[in-house]
Amino acid sequence: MSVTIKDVAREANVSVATVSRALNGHENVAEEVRKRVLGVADRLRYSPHHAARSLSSRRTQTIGVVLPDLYGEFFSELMRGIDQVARERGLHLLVSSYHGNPEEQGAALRAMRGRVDGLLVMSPFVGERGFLEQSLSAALPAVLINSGAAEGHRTLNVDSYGGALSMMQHLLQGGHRRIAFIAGPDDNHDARERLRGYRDALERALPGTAPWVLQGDFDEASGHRAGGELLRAAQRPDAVFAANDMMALGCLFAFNQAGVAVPGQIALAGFDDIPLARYVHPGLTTMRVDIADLGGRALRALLDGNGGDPAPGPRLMVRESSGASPEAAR
Amino acid sequence: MSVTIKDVAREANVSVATVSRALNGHENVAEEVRKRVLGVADRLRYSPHHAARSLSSRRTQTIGVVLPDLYGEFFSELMRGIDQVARERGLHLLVSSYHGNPEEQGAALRAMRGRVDGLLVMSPFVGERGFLEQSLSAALPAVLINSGAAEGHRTLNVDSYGGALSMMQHLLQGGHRRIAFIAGPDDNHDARERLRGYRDALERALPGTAPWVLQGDFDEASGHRAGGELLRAAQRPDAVFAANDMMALGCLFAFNQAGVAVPGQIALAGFDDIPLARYVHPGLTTMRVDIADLGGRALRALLDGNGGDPAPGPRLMVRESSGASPEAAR
DNA sequence: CTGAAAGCGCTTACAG
DNA sequence: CTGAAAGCGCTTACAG
Repeated sequence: MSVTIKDVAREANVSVATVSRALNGHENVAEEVRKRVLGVADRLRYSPHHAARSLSSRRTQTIGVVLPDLYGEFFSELMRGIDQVARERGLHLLVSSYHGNPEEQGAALRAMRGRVDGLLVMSPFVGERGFLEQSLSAALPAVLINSGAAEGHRTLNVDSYGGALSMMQHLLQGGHRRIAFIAGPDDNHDARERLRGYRDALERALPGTAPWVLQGDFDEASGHRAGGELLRAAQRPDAVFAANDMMALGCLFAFNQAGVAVPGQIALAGFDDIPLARYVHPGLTTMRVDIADLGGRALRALLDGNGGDPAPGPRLMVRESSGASPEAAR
Repeated sequence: MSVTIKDVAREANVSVATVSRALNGHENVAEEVRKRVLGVADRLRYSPHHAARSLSSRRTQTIGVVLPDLYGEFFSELMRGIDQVARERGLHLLVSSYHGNPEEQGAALRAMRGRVDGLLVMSPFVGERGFLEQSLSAALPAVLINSGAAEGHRTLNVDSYGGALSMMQHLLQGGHRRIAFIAGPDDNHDARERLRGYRDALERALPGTAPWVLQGDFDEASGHRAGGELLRAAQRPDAVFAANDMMALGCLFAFNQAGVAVPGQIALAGFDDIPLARYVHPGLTTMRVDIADLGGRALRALLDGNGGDPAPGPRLMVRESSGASPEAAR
């Protein structure tokens, strides 16, 4: 059917061993022979059969990427960073998503056996750790991304807690006191860390103040709902801190629709710094997380066998939406 | 190192052939033996070595996905649709992006040999067709997505031309006459089709009217720039039709920043119906393209060997941004 | 229903 | 520098 190493060997009048050496750039091949082999391979449009190669070489040149989902702003950016490093190193990416289902995650992880040289796994669902550890073979190097701590595995996390503290500090410095928080899914590692940052910062700055937390699930629609809810409150907040930008945008649109001025009447802040954050009106103040960089670092950590440089912390991006509150402006 | 079929065979006191049959669900295995084998495999946490399996069975259970990029709203949605069908069929996805580089595309396509059972390729760059056709082996079934026509290969395209006609009809019916168009990259298949739709509709409805086209590149920043440019025009347009939503949003933000009312002073429309389109204020009128569905259809077409149901045409989503112009309101 | 054996297309010591 | 041969871990006719 398709052309194999044997065909090349026959045409070039050498053994398959020599063809293999020539193609793989080994030193021990006469220059003239190498050229001939490469010429024939090219003419025959030969391309090595991957499964055969990886079966005998024990290497796949492929990295497995197991994520909760393959789409959405976050995963998409993560893939971009991973993809870039993979290309630099000539690696392929075998992707798999498990949609938050622990069993599927286990299956996905196990199915990677013999298909990849290493694994990049993101498992932000707090409840899934048992399955995770169990399905991660010690034989396959793995790096966990944004999945909290994990014994025996390298990890790389966004500092969501520290980021939330920074944002709260910014809002408090702006004079805001009644700060509501739109939380992410409560089984999500980052969502929890951001909520913890909000609570701790509040407790530290204004001891005794009751946290004001609305439940969201990281998408615009839930931010939109939370925004509406806040507008109906007996006493409105000075500021709203959403656990991610998508919810902040949903909230912003709810405020816009209601004719509530941001930041004039209510200040608003998000987390992530998605591209749209700077284009909405007013520009959204947020914590910049370099997600693509996180993905790239994770892959490099996997390949280079080190722990990976710790990911740099999120950076505060001050835009108009958090502008000084009326009180602070006095 | 890791456990192989031999280990299972030894433990279960059968031959590797029997283990193979039991594991693959073949009929010709005694029930009692099957159970024993499955039990042992489970206990040993055996998982078949993929490369070995696909080398001998000639099947990889993997579909190659070659896209211009792996990130961004469009690809992300496409992956979602592909991923969903892949999961239903128990298939893995080997992804590769080529960043608009024809040579890289060729390399990516060739590197898929022996790794996948079929290929899903998106190649919207008009100039790359030669490379594409050349790197597509006849041995490997392939479906081209949004890549225009291709001899000898199945294709699935969004009807961008028809969609642009529909949107223009909507704007014209709203009474708009001076309609500017923000075009996408000129080497992009969809961008060209949408531009062609704009021109044809204009010529048909208002023969002799000069098209008003601004160059964009499908991202918010270029839409933002185009919006600014339109505001500086001696005579502003009645309506702006952007070749995709991201540019329409960039344009909307430019208008918002300048205090120009949409649709009061200028109507605005986009194309794609990305999730944000309904959340911005005013809601963005656009053509809905079900991208995830497109991806799913493409994979089904590949697997089921048929041409695939033709993708349903884009649907007009009327929201506030295209509201009747002052003239039409009279 | 089961096993021995060939074979998938490569890579890699081992000799020379 | 080169080749013959073993081996990677499976699947699948072929016998029985």
